[in-house]
Amino acid sequence: MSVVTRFAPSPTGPLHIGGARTALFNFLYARGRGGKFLLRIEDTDRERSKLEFEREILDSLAWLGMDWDGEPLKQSLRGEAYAAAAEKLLSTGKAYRDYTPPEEVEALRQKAQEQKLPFRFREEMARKDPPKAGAPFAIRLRFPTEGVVGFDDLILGRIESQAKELDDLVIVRSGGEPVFHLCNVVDDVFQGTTHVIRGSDHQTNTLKHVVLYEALGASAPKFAHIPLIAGPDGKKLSKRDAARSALEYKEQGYLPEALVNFLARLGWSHGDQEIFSMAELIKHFDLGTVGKSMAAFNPDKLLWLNQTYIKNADGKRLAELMREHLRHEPKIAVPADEHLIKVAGIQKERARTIRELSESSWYFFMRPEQYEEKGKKFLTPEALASLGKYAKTLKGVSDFHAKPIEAATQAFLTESNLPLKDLAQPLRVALTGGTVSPGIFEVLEVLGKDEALARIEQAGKILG
RNA sequence: GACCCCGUCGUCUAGGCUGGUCUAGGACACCGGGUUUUCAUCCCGGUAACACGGGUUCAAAUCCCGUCGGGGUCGCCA
Repeated sequence: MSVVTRFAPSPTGPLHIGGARTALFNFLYARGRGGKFLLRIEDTDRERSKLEFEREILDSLAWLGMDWDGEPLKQSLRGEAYAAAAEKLLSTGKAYRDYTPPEEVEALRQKAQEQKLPFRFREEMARKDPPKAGAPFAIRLRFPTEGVVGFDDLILGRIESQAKELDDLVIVRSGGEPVFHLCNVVDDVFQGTTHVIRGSDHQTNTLKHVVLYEALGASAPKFAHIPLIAGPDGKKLSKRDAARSALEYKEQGYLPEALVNFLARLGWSHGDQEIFSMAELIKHFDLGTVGKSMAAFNPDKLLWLNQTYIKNADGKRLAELMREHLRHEPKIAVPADEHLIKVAGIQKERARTIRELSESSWYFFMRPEQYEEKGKKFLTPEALASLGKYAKTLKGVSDFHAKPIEAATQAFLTESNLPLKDLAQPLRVALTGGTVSPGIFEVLEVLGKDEALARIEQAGKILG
């Protein structure tokens, strides 16, 4: 039997970090086994479901490199299937009509809680006859009262509970609307899902779902509950710990493969390997090697991974990403591709995000108008004098590339009996306005002869 | 509170099923050193963990029980 997994978000918000990981595990598991990875939009909550969220979720998955098979199944269009399933359950006696008003159930529950007694709604408590013709009723699935219900979780192992711990599940509300549990199970049967991989917050739901599968006469898929993600402090993950939306990471300058790599390693590992391409993840990922305990979200590691990917990324791609970022900086006239690619090439090993890469490269796009305080210290009268002489050397370099510039500089240094340090740092300040930059010869090459000379001259005028 | 799940460095984890090879390995972060024109990269080194208590055994991170801690769920939400 070939593997079918699915990711079933409800479009009531953007794709958050936990959802992205759940999607990823489903994706990797299916792709690694030549199976199908399906999507299902659980939009039965008409109030909270928004089309824009649905689109954002799909965009996020696409950005992260998870392609899905076929068209997403939308639950809002599947009303008939749910009604038919409920009808079947009723006619086979697996479910019953309950005329108990919701408020009444709630009151009973309240009372039980006050008395610290467990509350389970079972058939004998239900009002099974209509108080009047046409009265609203909910449909409840009859649960076993003794024995155990359970399933073999692919990650957690055997999970079971006493049947008496569960109550008769409402599968259709008194308004006639099916609830999540029914839709979820009916659709997994319909889509042929073989493996349900979801967060462990669904663990108790799954106990209910196995009863529902059986009642429907369907065989249950295999289940795998992945541990939830904790915040950096080990406590519950809150909005301030991680971005609410996967796309927010894109805006912050993260590369999708870094986020994917990070998410995969959160709760899963393959020996000592840290860096995985999507292809490697697909090849090695398995549910048996997913950990059972919660994993804390560690922003530092994400940053490190992102830096690693940026460092190894191709300059052309980085240039494109920088261009996108720089679009939000109206003051900066973004240079031509060729120039931007060079900048990316020499800057990429000192940036952890595309944002950092863009921001720390500003002096390649505009001439510094002032100098950092700690940079000014280097521009002593002697240093400025040396720079003035050095400018003549630079002017004479016909092939203005790092290597020839370096050679000419060495000659100049020998002649003037100066250590490189005494020239490089003042030069860096004059060129970039600060004390931090890539190698000075690369900077000279990228700026170009004319601009470099102009900046040296400007420094002499301002500080001389 | 009840039910279910989990518990190795600060963090992500290897090892646990098939006890000895674990004086517990790797990675991030942190600290120190080296390379270097600055920063970064890179290289080398260091600090740091089997939650606790019992048991089983010649031997336990590994198996069992308990305690404590963390999480999830207890909706006519999804």
